[in-house]
Amino acid sequence: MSQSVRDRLFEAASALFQEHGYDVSIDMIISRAGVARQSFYNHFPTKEALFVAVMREWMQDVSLPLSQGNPDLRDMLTRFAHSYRAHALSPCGLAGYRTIVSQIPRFPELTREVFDTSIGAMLSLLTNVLADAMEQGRMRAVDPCFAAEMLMSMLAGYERSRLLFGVGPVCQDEESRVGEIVDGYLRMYAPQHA
Amino acid sequence: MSQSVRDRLFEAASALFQEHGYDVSIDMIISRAGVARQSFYNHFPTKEALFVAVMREWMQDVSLPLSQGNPDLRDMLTRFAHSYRAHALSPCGLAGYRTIVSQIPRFPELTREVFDTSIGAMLSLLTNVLADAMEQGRMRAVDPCFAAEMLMSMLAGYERSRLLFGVGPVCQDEESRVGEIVDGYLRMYAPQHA
DNA sequence: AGTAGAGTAGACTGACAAGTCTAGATAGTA
DNA sequence: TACTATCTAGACTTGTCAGTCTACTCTACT
Repeated sequence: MSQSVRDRLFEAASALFQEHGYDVSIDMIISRAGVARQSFYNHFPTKEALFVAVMREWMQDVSLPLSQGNPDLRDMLTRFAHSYRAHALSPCGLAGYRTIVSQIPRFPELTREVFDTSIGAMLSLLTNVLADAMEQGRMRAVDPCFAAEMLMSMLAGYERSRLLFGVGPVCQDEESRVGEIVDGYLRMYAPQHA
Repeated sequence: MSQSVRDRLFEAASALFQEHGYDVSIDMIISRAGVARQSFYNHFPTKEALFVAVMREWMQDVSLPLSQGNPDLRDMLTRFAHSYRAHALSPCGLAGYRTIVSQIPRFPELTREVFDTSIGAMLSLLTNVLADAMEQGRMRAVDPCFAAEMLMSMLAGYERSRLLFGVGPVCQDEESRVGEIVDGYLRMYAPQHA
C-alpha cells in the first residue's frame, strides 16, 4: 500500500468531482479509492468537507511565469498566454470550472474564495505587470486592471464557453492563435506616440 | 384562471431552473405553479422533458440589432455590445448560463444545441458583419470569425466569470465600459493604411 | 341526465444516497 | 499477551425524489 487511505480518497474524489461534478456518491468515491465506507468517515466528517478540501487543493495549482522585470513585453505576455490557456482550456481545467460553477449556489463563500485565489489572483498579478509596462511607456496608459481583464478575456472568453459546451476541438494551431491574440492586444494598447 | 396549467408549469419551471438549477424537485415546481402532481404528468412525460422544453424556449430569446447595412461601424458594434452584455451579464442570463453549464454532461446534445442557436448564432451573425466591414476597408482584413470571437470575449469574458462567482457588482458605468471596449477593439482592427 | 376530459389531493412504490452502527481483521506497541 | 488504533465488510436508518395510482370534483358538451 503505497499511499495512505486519506490520499487515495483525496485523489479519487478529485478525479470524480472533476468528471461528474458534486453529484458523485460516497459509494463511488470509496470504491474508486479501494477503501471501506467507515474509513471515509474516519478522515472526513461529511462529503461536503471532502469537497471543500478538494476545492482548496485545486486552487493551489495556479502558478504563472510573470516576472515583473522582463524587458520584452511581447515575450512575457506570450508566456503568460500559453500558461493561462494551458490551464484554463485543458479538459481538466474546463471540467473543474464546470464543477465549481455548478456549486456556486451551494457553496457561495468557498467558490468565491476559489475565484479570488485563482482567476482573481492572476488578474492582479497581470495588472501589476501591465501597470509597470505603462509606467515605462511600453504600453498606452489606461486603467491597468481593465487592460488585464481584456487580455484574460481574449485568451479564454468565447473559447472557454465553446469548449465547455463540447463544441469543436481545442485549437487548430495553439501557437499561431496565441500569437494573433498577443499581436492584437499589443496593437490595441500600443503607446500613443510611437 | 388567466393562464393555462401548462403555461403556469412552464413559467414556474423556467424561474426555478434558473434559480436553483436542474436539481429542483417536481414538488417545488407544481407548488409554485399551483397545480396538482398529476396535472404535471398530463402535460410532460418526465422532468427531463420539461427541462428540455424550457431550454428550447431560452434559446428563442436571442435577438440582436446587427444590421449589415449600417455605415457607422462604431455605432453598430456599440449597439451589439450593449445588447449582448444586457443579456449575457444580467442575473437572468448568468443564472441560465450556470444551469446549462452544469447540465452539459447529462444533456450533451441539448446543451450543444443551446450553444449553437444562441452564442454560436451570435458569433456567425457578427462574423458576417465584420467580414462585410473588412471588405469595405473599414477594418483590418483578418479572419472575421476570429475577430468576432475576440469581440465577444472582450464583452463577456472575465466579467462573466467574475459575476458568475458573485464577485462584485455588475458594472460601475456600463456606458463608458462598453465605450472603452469598442474603442480598443476598433484600434486593434483599424485598417492598416489609414 | 349522463358522459368524458381535465383538474385536485394525496397515498404509495422503488430507487438511491448520506451518514450511523456493529462486528471482525490486522498491525503496532506496552 | 493484552490493548489500541485503524482498517474492512456490510447491514441499517432516514430522507428525498421521480413517477404511479386511486378517488374525488368540476365543467362542458350531447
